[in-house]
Amino acid sequence: MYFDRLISYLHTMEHKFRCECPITSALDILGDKWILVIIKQMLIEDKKTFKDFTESDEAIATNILASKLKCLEELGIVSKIQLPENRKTNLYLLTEKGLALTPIIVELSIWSDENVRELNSIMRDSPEIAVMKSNKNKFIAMIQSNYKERNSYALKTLAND
Amino acid sequence: MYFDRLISYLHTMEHKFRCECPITSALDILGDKWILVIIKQMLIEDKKTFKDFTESDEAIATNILASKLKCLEELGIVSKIQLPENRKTNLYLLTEKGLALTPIIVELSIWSDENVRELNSIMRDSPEIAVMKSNKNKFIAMIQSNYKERNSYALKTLAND
DNA sequence: TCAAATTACTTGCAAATTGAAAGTTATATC
DNA sequence: GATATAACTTTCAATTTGCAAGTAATTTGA
Repeated sequence: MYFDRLISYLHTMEHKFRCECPITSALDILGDKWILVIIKQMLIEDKKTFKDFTESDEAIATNILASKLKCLEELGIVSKIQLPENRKTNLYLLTEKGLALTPIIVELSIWSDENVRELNSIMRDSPEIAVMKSNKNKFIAMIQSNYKERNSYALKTLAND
Repeated sequence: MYFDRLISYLHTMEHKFRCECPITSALDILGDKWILVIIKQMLIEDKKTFKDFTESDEAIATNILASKLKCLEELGIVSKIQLPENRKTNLYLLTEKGLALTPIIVELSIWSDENVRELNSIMRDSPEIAVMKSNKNKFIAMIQSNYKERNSYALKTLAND
């Protein structure tokens, strides 16, 4: 039947969920090696262009990066935009849905500092972990407002569509 | 050289970390389709035997389950024990390191409730999400103490080794 | 007490995913 | 106009995932 093809074309790609569980459904999206690393790079390492991501410590392959960014865009976690003054460079920015992942990133940091450090001899020290623990909510709000501030120009462009 | 073999035998299996970043290192352990699902099943669905896990909604394959449980044990996130009264059944219990993942599970629930529900039409309602949001710390403590209470007998056995 | 059932796996193989390297296209810079 | 840069795509090999079937060690029930 043509219907199936048509529908799958309109949706571009439907996400597959394993079951009714909210936690498992979150992991159907976030549960892989790269998705949250990319979110972290945007949120706290100020990466926003395709090139930025390829130059990171984690050294993601370009084909994987392209497929993950496409997936994040389709899910509404990231928006892809172009500034009028540069038609070569694309910007990938976190949406509100993406920014709402900050608490998860913060909890991963804390757990890692306390439980993974002993397993990874090269892990770097993060002095901000103490601040993070002393007032989580404030720290989360700070990360999010910093993100919005440093991308305010591009985010404005995004709003005018 | 024999040395390489000997060393890898003593460690059973070293975990590979991509870089110095604490968040990426956490994801080197937790960033896959199954690990956090298994933790969730132990923490809030009271699963503890190999059979319990195979009967869950997520329907994990037995070979994958065996390999993930082995990995979790090697990382010190889960302990495998046997009660003296049943030599057939093994119990898999969360260690303190595993219980410390509770905040991550809670944040995944909240993000999912607010951002994934719209994408997964079959996702179940979780009335406890409201309670969770109103007092996260209390909710986390409750999940952890419930876990310890209902497994207190087996955890005692574990302590006597 | 011994055959059937149960638990905890392991094995073999096919399918899907990941990743390294090289190639392509469109823009920007010199 | 030539070179460089950004953002991909393609190809193919390697790794991982997953289904299905098989095995070994208890435990249960007649």
